[in-house]
Amino acid sequence: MTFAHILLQWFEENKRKLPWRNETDPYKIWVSEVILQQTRVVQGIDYYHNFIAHFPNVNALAAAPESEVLKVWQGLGYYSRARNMHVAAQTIANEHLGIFPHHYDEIRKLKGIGDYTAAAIASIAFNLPYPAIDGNVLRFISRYFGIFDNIALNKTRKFIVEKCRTLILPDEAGTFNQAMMEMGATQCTPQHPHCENCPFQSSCFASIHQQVENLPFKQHNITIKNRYFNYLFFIHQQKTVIQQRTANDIWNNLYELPLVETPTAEFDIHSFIQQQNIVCEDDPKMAWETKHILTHRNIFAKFFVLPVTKIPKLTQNQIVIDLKDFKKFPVAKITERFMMRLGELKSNITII
DNA sequence: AATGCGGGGTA
DNA sequence: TACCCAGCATT
Repeated sequence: MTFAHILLQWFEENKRKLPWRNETDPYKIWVSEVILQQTRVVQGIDYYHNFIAHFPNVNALAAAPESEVLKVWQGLGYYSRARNMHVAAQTIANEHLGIFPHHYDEIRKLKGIGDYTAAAIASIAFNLPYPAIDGNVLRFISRYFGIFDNIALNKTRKFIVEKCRTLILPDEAGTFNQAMMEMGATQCTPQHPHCENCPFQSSCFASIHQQVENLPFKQHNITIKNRYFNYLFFIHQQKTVIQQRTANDIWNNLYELPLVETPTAEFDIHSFIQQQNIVCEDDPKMAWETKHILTHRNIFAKFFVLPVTKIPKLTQNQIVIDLKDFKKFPVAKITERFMMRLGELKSNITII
């Protein structure tokens, strides 16, 4: 039995049933792959169905306004994925006659498609023999061959790509790649892998040499930075003001309340409204204080309710909207949570 | 080669 | 808490 045959037999017996399995439409395979970038399968499934329902094909996606795409993506995170997919859809519509490109090099050129996603689409949709190396495969292969190099390095990743090129079953590249990822995702897991019933137990370096806990090797050096966001919820006759984020920063192109970012938690709302000549009918109140935890950021946010005599526009990019229209705009999770709380706040804060 | 980019599940 | 998820773009 070759490596590939052991793998495929295990896969046949153990594969999960997923919405995009047995899918042949490259568009849908593309959507599933992008959704699953740095995202767990269980987290992505609902978004996959929803996305396909809204944008059933590449031309529908290309024709949609960006805000609509972001709205469907709302809550999933890494929003550049949605923006890049939108751009790529327009590239396919305009330069490929709306037909998803059939060659690896053409697929790889599309915005938001890197080495992994290009190989995944090429192999799964078109059965082209490109090994798809994601985090699951890096872990599985580094353990199987006993590769102690830092898997964060491009050099190591390329080495593992070449290893997999020798293992891949060219005629069943799509199935092979999915099986490799499934092996890493469900059998060769990060913590407490199930070596006791693994078909590679007797041939795996890490299993034989008791090195499973030490592989893959990676150095963890992410620095978590604190940021302090003070959001202003102006309210006057069921109207408020929002703005679109356009800086090269977190939540790019999503909407939010007017924001005052401060270097520390220190923020005096009273002196701020005085400086800005904002006239309130009643004292501004802090309605919600929360800590929003991300992989590389801790965002300490405060939301202030400002019952004003007139809705102010502090900057050009801000727009005045009816409260009931707030939910039409794509927003980050933290703003979504604040909107959810508005209903609860209404019973406590008389001015809303 | 290193950093920024979300949000959530798991131990 | 720390880790990490069917990664990619930018610098």
